[in-house]
Amino acid sequence: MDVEYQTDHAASRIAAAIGEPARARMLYCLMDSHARTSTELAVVADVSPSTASVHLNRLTTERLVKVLVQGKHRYYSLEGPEVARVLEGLSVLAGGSGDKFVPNTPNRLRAARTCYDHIAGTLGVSLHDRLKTMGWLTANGDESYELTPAGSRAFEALGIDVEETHMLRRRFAFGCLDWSERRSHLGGALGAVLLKLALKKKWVVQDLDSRALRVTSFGRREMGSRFGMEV
Amino acid sequence: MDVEYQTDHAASRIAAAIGEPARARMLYCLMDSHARTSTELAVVADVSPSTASVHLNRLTTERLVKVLVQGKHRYYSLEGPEVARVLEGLSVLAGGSGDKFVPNTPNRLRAARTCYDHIAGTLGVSLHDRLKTMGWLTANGDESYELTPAGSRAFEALGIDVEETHMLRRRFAFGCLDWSERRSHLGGALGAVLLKLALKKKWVVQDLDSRALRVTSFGRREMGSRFGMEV
DNA sequence: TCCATACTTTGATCGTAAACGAAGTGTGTT
DNA sequence: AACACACTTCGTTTACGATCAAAGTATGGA
Repeated sequence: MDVEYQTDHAASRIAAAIGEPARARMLYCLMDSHARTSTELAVVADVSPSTASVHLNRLTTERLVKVLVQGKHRYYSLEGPEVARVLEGLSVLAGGSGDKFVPNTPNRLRAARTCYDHIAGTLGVSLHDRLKTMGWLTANGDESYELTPAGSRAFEALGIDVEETHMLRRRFAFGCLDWSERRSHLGGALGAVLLKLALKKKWVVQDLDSRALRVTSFGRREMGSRFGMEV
Repeated sequence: MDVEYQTDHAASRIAAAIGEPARARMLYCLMDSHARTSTELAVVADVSPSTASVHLNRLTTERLVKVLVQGKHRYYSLEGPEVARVLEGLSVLAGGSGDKFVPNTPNRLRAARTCYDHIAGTLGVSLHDRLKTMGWLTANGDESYELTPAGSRAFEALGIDVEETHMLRRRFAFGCLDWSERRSHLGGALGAVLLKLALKKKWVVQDLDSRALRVTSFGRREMGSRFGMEV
């Protein structure tokens, strides 16, 4: 009854669940936080619907994805941000130790992409850094972030309900490690609401069925002036 | 030649390497940063030497462990801190979503243990928090930490060569998420040197062949007065 | 009511990889 | 030299899990 063993075992089960190509394709596809049906994921994973069903069942019991039943559709999405973080971490390991060149990482994905439901890539990292140097965002213990009074005012001015964002049953804000940049971008509820805003204001547009984000020329100007940065 | 696919695939290979019980036992055993020989790991993983050899070969080619050949011994250890972070991340996921009770997590491991080469558990989290509230440690962008001038003086006074620690080819300090506490403890070169100090000064002693740390009564007094906390 | 759609379950097949013992390689010791 | 020890490579067995087609269940619409 060694408990260390239990931990190992449970973790290894999780890893094994991720470590099957078809399931991995599903999981990484869901990193854009878009919920997808079983059949859609079957196409993504390149397996038959029945096989996809088995895989999704396993991912659900391992608590890597959750399912929302709506009529005859089943919408699958990642269980939570922790799952996305582990997937990102694995990408970091897979990305080679830096010396191994991965030159053909598409600039589109490097530049701006979604990580789970927030903005990653160089854009995400720049935003993150600007928010901190402008004193809008501050780190407190345990790597969580808080908005400063100035930051709260600024976000409210952008049309974000900070109070409401705090209410969400989810970590408010934290630094999420970026696999391409190896730096942090803004994660958590605040990161999610910021991406939503950027999409609504058409600062960025989302490629269909891809994690890539495209910064519009309007967005370039707007974000440049609002956050004082070159995009 | 979809590149997104490459990432998925590589990450899934890594996960699969972790997702085999025997290999997971080896990896989690190496989390205490103690290098071990092939035969020792065979015992830990509960497989024959030949099987262990194959597993270790795979872990090496996947760059999860590295090997140091010394005479007729081969010393295996984790490839780096990033690997340890992924393993901790998987533990977080395996730890159940909080609502699922896991009452039999041993207090020994909760209280104080090593995470790779730094202090984790409640002790690690307390230390981390104290260092920050005392203003010795400060967070700058990308979730990295820096020592304040006061912090540098304090660490020097403890007999730590801060300059030298900075020189190490490794991230200086950062918040490492703790699976049992779900809060951060101090990771990186500074975390490693702090653990080394605590061991040298006999503030804590290390159980042989386990990640558990025991706080000595001397250590309780010393750390209490030096960092102003209850241990 | 009946059919179409969305998805799951069942059952059978197949391939991979995990396991071990035995034999092989290399390194220290006498 | 000869032997002991640490570890790997080889060859074989075995077991598990990934796969699909076909049949089954549930929901929505005609």
